[in-house]
Amino acid sequence: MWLKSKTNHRKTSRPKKPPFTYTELIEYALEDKGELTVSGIYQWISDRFPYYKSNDDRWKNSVRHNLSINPHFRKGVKAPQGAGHLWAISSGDSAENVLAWEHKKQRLDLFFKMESINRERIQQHQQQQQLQQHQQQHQQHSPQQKQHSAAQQQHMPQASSCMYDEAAVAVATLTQEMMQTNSGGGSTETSQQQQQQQQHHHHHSHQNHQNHNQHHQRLLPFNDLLSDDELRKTAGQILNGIHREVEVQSVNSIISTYHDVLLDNDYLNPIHKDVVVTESVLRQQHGTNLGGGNNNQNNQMGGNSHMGGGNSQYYITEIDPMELGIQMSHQVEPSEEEVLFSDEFNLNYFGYNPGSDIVA
DNA sequence: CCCTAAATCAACG
DNA sequence: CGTTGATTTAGGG
Repeated sequence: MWLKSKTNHRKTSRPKKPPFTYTELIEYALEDKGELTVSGIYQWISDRFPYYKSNDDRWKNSVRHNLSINPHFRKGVKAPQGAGHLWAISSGDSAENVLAWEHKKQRLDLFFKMESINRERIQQHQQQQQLQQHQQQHQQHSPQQKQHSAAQQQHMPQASSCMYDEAAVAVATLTQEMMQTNSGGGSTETSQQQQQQQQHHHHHSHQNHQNHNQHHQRLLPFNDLLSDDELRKTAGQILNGIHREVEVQSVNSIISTYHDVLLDNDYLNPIHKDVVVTESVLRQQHGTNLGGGNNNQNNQMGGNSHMGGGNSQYYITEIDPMELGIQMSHQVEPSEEEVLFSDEFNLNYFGYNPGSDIVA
């Protein structure tokens, strides 16, 4: 089994451009510091976003341009020392924009949160690499037998254990509805905002899914999937090659705070599991119908997915492939710079079709 | 395809 | 540094 990264990354890939507009970056800076000179803004930005560390100064021009253009920023008094004026957020718009700001702030927080998670993942990954290399040196391993320790990797802790029981991990996979704790009204608000983002960024129809969040009652996805035992069995079959024509998609789960969402490649726009499943036709109703919102009774992913060749079964997993001990195709150690904004680890990883070289 | 927002380029004080 | 205009680019409808 192998996984192919969706994006080929070039060796020379520089830090990725952060998903924020100049307006947002400036906003963050000013909101954080209150007042800043232009060069102060440069500093603030380049301090936390490696992308803007380059010698290329074009972006500075854009920042200045933005300050002038956007009425949201106001020019204050002349700066104490030398250059230019102090800039601040225009105070006239704290009225309704508070919500907008909250939302933006969340985005920023989430961004850095994900960034740190990626760091951890990469560390893990590298550890595993070393481990495996070490092991391979000292023992010949018969491909037939895999150890089936009943490791319960249920809620995937932080960065600690690296499990090689593929089946177990794959099992841990789907279906684990993440905890269903309902944390107050704040959470609801969050969900709504996220859904708005979805609409913005996703190309499909969402009307069907809109109300999923409303029912907090156990309507979390995957309730109706296989039992644990069945899953274990099935996953084992998949991984042992008994099941063919299966695609496994990994969807990184977001941390506990955001228990009700999944992340796909766009972690700033979390997607509800239901949406992921339904929209990618992972589970298709036998009877074509998918309206009515919450009637997913069929577990067995009978869906004939449109992707890849013909009708392949489709599983969705929250487990990062790396944690399965699965090698990625490129095998390149990302540089430290690359760590930050590489999309390498936020993406969907597509396995695998024994015979054919289907690409994602 | 057109439309908009954002990014980029560029000139000037 | 700060303004301004022109041009290009990215995405969505």
